Formats: sequence, C-alpha cells, structure tokens
Amino acid sequence: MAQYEKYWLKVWNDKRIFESEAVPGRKKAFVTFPFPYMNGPLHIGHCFTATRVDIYARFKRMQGYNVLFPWAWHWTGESIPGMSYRLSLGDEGVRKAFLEIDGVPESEVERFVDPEYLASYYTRVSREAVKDTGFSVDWRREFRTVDPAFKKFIDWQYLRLRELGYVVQGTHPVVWCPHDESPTGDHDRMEGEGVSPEEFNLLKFEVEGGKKRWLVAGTLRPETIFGATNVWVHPEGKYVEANVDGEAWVVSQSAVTKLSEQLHDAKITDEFKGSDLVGLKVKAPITGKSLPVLPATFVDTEIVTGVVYSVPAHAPYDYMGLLDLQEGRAKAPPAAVLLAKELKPISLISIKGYSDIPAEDEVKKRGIKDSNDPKLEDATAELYKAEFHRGVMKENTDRFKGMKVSDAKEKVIEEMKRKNLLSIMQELPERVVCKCGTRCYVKILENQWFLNYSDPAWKELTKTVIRAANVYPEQSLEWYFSTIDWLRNWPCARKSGMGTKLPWDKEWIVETLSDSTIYMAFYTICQFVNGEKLQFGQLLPEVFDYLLMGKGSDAHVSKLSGIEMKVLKAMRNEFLYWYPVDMRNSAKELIPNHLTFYAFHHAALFEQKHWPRGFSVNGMIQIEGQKMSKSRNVFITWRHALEQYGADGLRATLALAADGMDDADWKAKNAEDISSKIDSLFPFIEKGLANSTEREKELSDRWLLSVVHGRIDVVTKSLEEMKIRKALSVALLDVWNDIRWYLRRAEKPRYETLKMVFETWIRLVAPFIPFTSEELNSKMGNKGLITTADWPSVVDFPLDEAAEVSELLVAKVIEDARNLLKIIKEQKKRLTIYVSSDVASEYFRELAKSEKGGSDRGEVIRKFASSGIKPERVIKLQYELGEELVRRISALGRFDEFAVLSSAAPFLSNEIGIEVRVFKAGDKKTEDPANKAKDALPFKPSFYLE
RNA sequence: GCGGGGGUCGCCAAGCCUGGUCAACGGCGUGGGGCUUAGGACCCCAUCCCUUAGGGGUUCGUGGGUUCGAAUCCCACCUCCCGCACCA
Repeated sequence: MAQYEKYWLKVWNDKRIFESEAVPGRKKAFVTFPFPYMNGPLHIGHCFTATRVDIYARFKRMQGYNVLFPWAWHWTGESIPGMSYRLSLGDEGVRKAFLEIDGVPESEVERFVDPEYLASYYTRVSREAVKDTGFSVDWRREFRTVDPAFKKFIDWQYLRLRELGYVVQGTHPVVWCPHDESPTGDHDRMEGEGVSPEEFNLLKFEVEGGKKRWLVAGTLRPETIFGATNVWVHPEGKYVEANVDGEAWVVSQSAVTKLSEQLHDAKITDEFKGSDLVGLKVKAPITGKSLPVLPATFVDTEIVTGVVYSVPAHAPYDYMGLLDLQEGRAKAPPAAVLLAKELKPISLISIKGYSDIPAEDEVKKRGIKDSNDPKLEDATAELYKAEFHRGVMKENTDRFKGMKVSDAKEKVIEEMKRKNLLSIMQELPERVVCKCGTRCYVKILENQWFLNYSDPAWKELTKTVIRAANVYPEQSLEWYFSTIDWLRNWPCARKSGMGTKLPWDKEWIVETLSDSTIYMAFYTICQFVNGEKLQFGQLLPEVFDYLLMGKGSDAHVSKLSGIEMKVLKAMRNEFLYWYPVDMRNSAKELIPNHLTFYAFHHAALFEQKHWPRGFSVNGMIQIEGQKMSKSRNVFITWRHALEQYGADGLRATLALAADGMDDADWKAKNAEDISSKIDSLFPFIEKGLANSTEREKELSDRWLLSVVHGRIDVVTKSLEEMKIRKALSVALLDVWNDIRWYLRRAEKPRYETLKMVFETWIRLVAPFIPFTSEELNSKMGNKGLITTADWPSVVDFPLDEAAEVSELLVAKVIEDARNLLKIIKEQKKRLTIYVSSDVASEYFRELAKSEKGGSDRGEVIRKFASSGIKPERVIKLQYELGEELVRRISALGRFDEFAVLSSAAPFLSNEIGIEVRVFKAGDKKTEDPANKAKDALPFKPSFYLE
C-alpha cells in the first residue's frame, strides 16, 4: 500500500465525509452491497462486487447526491457454529484451512471453537480490509445480524409477514442428521453432495403361513411386479418384525427408524438375521404369485427396507444374483440353491434393441461376472432409463398390457394403493454423511414454516417490483422473471444455528436467506441504536410499524416504547429520506435467491414508493482462469490482494476485469500492469505540465477539449448503468490516449488546456482510484478534496466539430501515407499532398445532402458534370468514409482542408519521417509533375511521393 | 434434465438489440525504434495473409437461410459458464 493511501484514509475519516444524514429536499442515492457471511475472510470476489458499489457511490457523491453506503455483517446460520464444532472435534482439515488459506494466526485459531469469537475475528479483519480499500461507508450504521436490535427488526418483519399470510406451515421431507437434529443441506455434507430424497414405493408381500405379517420390499419400479420371481434379503443383515401403523411388517432394523421419522408409528417387536427369512414363501401384491425369499449380498439393509423383490429379466442385479445362486457362487443353504434353480427370468417389458431378457443383454455387454461387480450400477441405470421411456408392457401384465412403462407405473401404484398393498418411503439414492460424520436419512418434518413464494398473487406483485426497477445488465432481467416463476415455498426457519427466533414459535430460528430480505431499511435507523439513543428492548413491533409503514402516531408510539419523540421522529425522517435502495449490486449467483427474495419481501411489506429502484449484478471471479475454491487453494483474500497491489491497484484491476454478467479473471500480471500504469500517472502529468507553455488556443487545444466532452459523456452514461469496466476504460485509457495525441500534435502544449484536462481527468477517474486522484490533485497544488469535488461537466468542454473533423483528417492522412510508404519499399524523400478543389468539396456536400432525400441525385450529378469528377468515385468515397463521417463533414458547411493540412505539414512530416508539402488541386501555383492533383477528393487527398 | 448467459483476429475483451462507417475499439503479449550508463517505467510504430501508389484475399463456434449487403437478423447443431432450494 502506498504511503499516501494511508494519509488520505485519515483525511476522509477525520472529515467524516462518508457519514450521511437525511437532508430533506436534497437528492439522495442509497447504495448497498449484500452483507457478507462471516465464516471466513473477505476475498477478492467480495472485493470485485463491492468495489463496483463504491465506485457508483463515489460517482453519485461527486454528482452532488447525498450518498449513503452502509455496511453490515451476516452471522446468521449454521455454518459458523458448524466450523467451530468441527474444530472442537479436532478436524485437521478445518484447522488447516483457517491457518493456511484464511491466514489466521495460530493463537487466534485456538479460540475459534467459540463461534461468536470466530465470527467476530473475521468481522474485525474484514472491516479493516474494507476500510483500507477506501470504501466510502458510513460505519455508524454497521451491525451484525445477531445484534439484539436487529433481532427485534426481524421479529417485526416475520410477525407482519405472517399476519399478511406470507408465512405458512407445511410438512416436507428433508435430509436429516440425527446428531445435529437438523436438515443437512448440500454444503453441510461430507459425502453425498447433490443427493436429494426420492420417493420409493414399499410393496407389501404377505408372508405365507403363520400369523398375518408383511414382508415389505422397496422399489422404484412397482410395475415390474409382474416379472417378480423371488424376494431378496441380505443373509447377514439385521431384520426385525415391527408394528407399523397397526400391521406386522418385516423390514431391516434401520428401516424402522426411518419409518418412524416419516410419520409412521413403528415399534420393533422381534429381531432376527436375514438368513432366518430365507426359504419363506410370500404372496406378491396384485399378481398373488407365491415367491420364495432368497439370500443376496448385494442387498443393502441401510437402503429403504433392506428387502427387495427380484425381477431378473429386467434388473441386472437380480439377474446376476440369481445366476450366482444357481451356479453356486453365492454362499447359501442347499435348500435355497434348489429353490433358485427352479426360477427363470420372466420378461414383462418389450423394448426395441433388446432381447426378451434385457438384463442379460446389459450384463453380457459389460462382461459382468457376478453380483458384486460395480458395473451393475451403470447397467441398472441405463436399462431403467431405456425401459421407462421406451418400454411397453407385455401380454403377461394383465390390464396394463400395451401401456407405456411410464404410464403403467402410475396405474400400478394407484391400484396397489387402493388395495392397501403399497406404502411410500422417502429415501436417499446415495449415501449422505453430514459434516459431523453422521449418516443422514430422510425425515419428514412437520409443521415447518415456509415463505409462501408459490402464491401467484405474490409472484405477480414481485414481477411489478422488477419491472419498475432499473435492472443492470439488461441480460439479467429474464433471470429474475424465471426465478419468480420457478420459486416454490421456501422453508424459512431452522432448528439450530445463529439467528433470530420466530417470535411466535421459539423452537425455530429464521434461516439465513430469509432474515436478509429487507434489512436495508434497518440501515436507515441503525445509527440511533449504535449511538445509544434508545435501547433495543424499546424496538417494539409498533415502533417499526411507525418507522417503516407510517402506522400510528409518533406520540402514541413514543409513549408505548419509551423512545423519545424527538428520536422517533428523526428515525422516521431518516427512513423516509433514504428509502428505497437506489442501487443494490451483487454477484449474479444471488439472482435466483437473495435478490429475488429481496424483491418478494419488499412487494409484501412496503408501499410502492419504497420498492427497490436498482438491481445490478456482475459475474463471478476466477483466479488465473480457475474457479475460486478454498479446498483447491485457489483463493486470494481481499487483505492479501490489498497488501500486494494497494487500494487503487486492487480497485482498478477489479473495475477493469469485466462488465455485464461475464466472469472476471483475476490475473496477478494484470494487477501489476494496472498498478504500475496508475503509478505512471504521476510523472506523466508532472512532465506534461512542466513542458507546457502559456499561449493562445489552437486547433489541437480545441480538439482536445472537444474530445474530452465526449469522454465525460460516455463515462457518465456508463456509470449510470453500472458499466464500470467500460467507464474506467474510457476514463483512464481513452483519455490517456487523447492526451498523448495532443502532446504529440501540439507544437508546444498549452498550459491552460493541459491543466484543465488533467484536473478533469483526475476527477473522472476519482471514483475508481480515489487515493491516486487525491494525491495527484494535491500535487497539482489544489486544496479541496477530490472525493467531494464536482463531477466533470460537459458544459466546460465545448464541442468543436471542426476541430474534431480536422484531426480525423490529419490522422487519416498519416495512416494513408504510412500505408503507402510501407507498400512501396523504395526510399522516398518527399510527399506532396493535393487537397481536393472547392468544386469537388461542393459536389461531395451536395451529394451527401441528396442521400438524405433532399435534392435529386441525378440533378446533382448533372450540375457537376462539367467539373471532370466522375460521379461513381464520389459515391464510392461516401461509402468508404461512412455515413456518420460524411454527415459530420457535410454538417460543417465549408471545411477548409487545405488550411488544416498545410498548417499540419510540419507535424505530418515528423510523423511520416519525410518532407511534406501541401497543394490545392486547381490552384494556379500547384506543382503537379505526376498529374496526381486530379485524383484528390474531399477527405481523401491524393499523394505524390518522390 | 430445467432455467439464465456466453462462444469475436495469440490472450483478455468491445461491437451484435437499432444490418453497410468492421480486418473489426481498447488492454496485454510479441517484434522494431526512441529515451536511458544499463534494465524497468515512459513515448512512437507494427502485429490475419498477399501487395513497389494508397489495392486485393480470407475471417467473428459449425452448417444452412434472409438480404444488393451479416460478427450483427432467422433456423438447426456443437460447445463453455452460472443457478437448480431447507444452503450461504
């Protein structure tokens, strides 16, 4: 970090220029960045997104807006306590990540077993990084989502949402960790990422003989019951008889827990080994066929009921299991082998491209030799998919024959349900292990609280929020709408973790994405809490009703809460002044959740005038072309980047990284280049001014001032639309190139021109690189702060079309001449330039006018017929120059090319490297030994090289 | 699979909505020159191919189509990225 960066930080801080108060009547801009989650240090991804916010904030401030940019910290949720817990268990991976990736000192990590400490540590270091980067934040409004006052705010929010019918109760299956007693989301898993519950069918096979009891088999393919030949159990597995909802079921021991977690009443009454079941006969549902129970080691007692029925014709596992038994590969009692030998696969589905026994085809194709071959997984998946989509039920399937398998499945389920032969169990198709190390299963959670995002009326209202807002970049708009359509009810509370309890049901804690939807409103008043103008306990729901909705009288609310009337009114004023948020910028990944939730909740709770006004997103950040990932150590903390490149280097690199929804690639090389480019501003400006002189304006000055007009315009418009990259690219690089041209072009740069342009330039780049701007400004001897200076105005830079077009001509002549010299390799020592005659220029202008539908082109051609200029050459020239340029040239009226080029002759000579002289075609004095003058056309002088 | 966004001259990346000004902005890289004791920084030139008079050829994921004319519009395909829920 440069020394001057520290200096300016202190100046800004001492002058409190980022502390913003409501000033009724003054235009305001309220900008926000979604508060970051404090389970780790901020990284350059945060920095990328947040830098864009600060740039916008600084831009608006310079435009004269009263700007509020607040900041807060997200602590809600289970991730922080989860990390502490794992550390306390001695998890080396977690510890290592703290030390090596996050860069936490050993002594601090010790204390991370306390989640509060962990979060406060990261909050502390992150706050320092944000501050040192020069973000123009009003820190008086800072909070954490576990602060008591914030919890009061969430209380209010959820009470009101519930009253309005947006919070509802429901029952839903979840992946459950019995240790944590909490749902286990994807990010909480050690194993089984992306696995979600699937609905299995439980088919009831009546055990023949003895008392009435059911052997219950799990399957995804109940329609294959017509091909069942036997039932499998694991011979070593633990099985039980249990009373399930009043019936005697035989299932694996682990199935009983799951059943009772899935709203069944289940109690174990007897226990035995799987081998004890082998040899029993059971009656298949619907078909009524009697099937033997046989042993198979591929059966997993942890999955569903630990009992499956066998369809060897269509299930590769079953097919191999049967062969294993018949061919003596499986360990099994002789009686079972005898039973197995009588069984033959029963084909029940016909499918093109397969034989009668598709399972056999799949097994042979893969060279599978026994039922423990892992290739059976693939075989099963492929066959299942093929049969489900393309298979047709055969003759032997009774009233289902001829149906597509997909249809038959539904019908079979219906029928079995009707006959009470089928039940349902939610199960995970793959092993899922919680980060705490416990194996998860599916639990049906009752009476969960949901945000009712399915509500069509709410969806519709939310769409109007989006429609009414500015949404940048425009390609993101569609994503919001499809998200709104796609969202279903969202479970908004959990049983564990940090956060706010549901006010009416203290068992539940408001979940992290659900407590961060309208908190921007809290920023408007949080400074009163922090400034101890009131106690958090005084923040009754009625207080927020008054502050945010204007309900109730100040006198009444003041009396009720004990908050001073004066304070209460001031808070209300702050809210009314600042709300809504004018621009909220985040990474695009938040569109399908946070940003859309944000829109939903505002639609639900706020009047239209307080709906969000601006949504903006940017892409994700990659590091040297790789996706950021802590586990692969592709990770750069904000602090680290800041130390390395300085605040402005970091800011500029990120600002130039990408626009729109494109992902940005962080490259160290790039950051170095940009940093040194910024550094070189100092000598560039210094030298420029030192070499300048006091003189009258000439063409080059008029040109530069006019061009800057255009630059200001583009930068301003780009910033308004959050096109940060485009804005900085123009503000820094294009203006730089403009000045370079000027320095080269002007014989001696004019001090006044340069000073004015430099001062404007410094302000133009100030939102992006504020430290450098302040430093440059003070180095130039100016007193005021750039941060609070006025945004450059185009008014100070008169457009000068003649000057701009003149320079275009000069540049074009240089380009043409160089091109020509390159082609003819022979050494030349003099270039003669012939500018077109007045007649030709006149002709050109008339023709251009006729293009726009003015006079008739034929008539123009006839008028100039005697001048000796071929019409097709002029027409072709117009095409070459382009519509826009022709328009600009014609608009100038008389444009004296000869004057421009003859005065530029010394410059041209310098640029080209040989002597240059300029003549006008048709002039008496013109020397034209090679007869080239006749070829001169407007804006396309002819050349003679010798 | 579903939803959203992309594929441009070595790399990054503008342009595309509103067709012609596009061999296609800008940055980086590379080559050459200047400055300098030298290096870096800085400044200038060049950087698809061919071309001894400013010209020509072939390009914008692939293949078709519309048009006098397409990187830009339409269709199909290939391919990459993001999101897909009880989780920040």
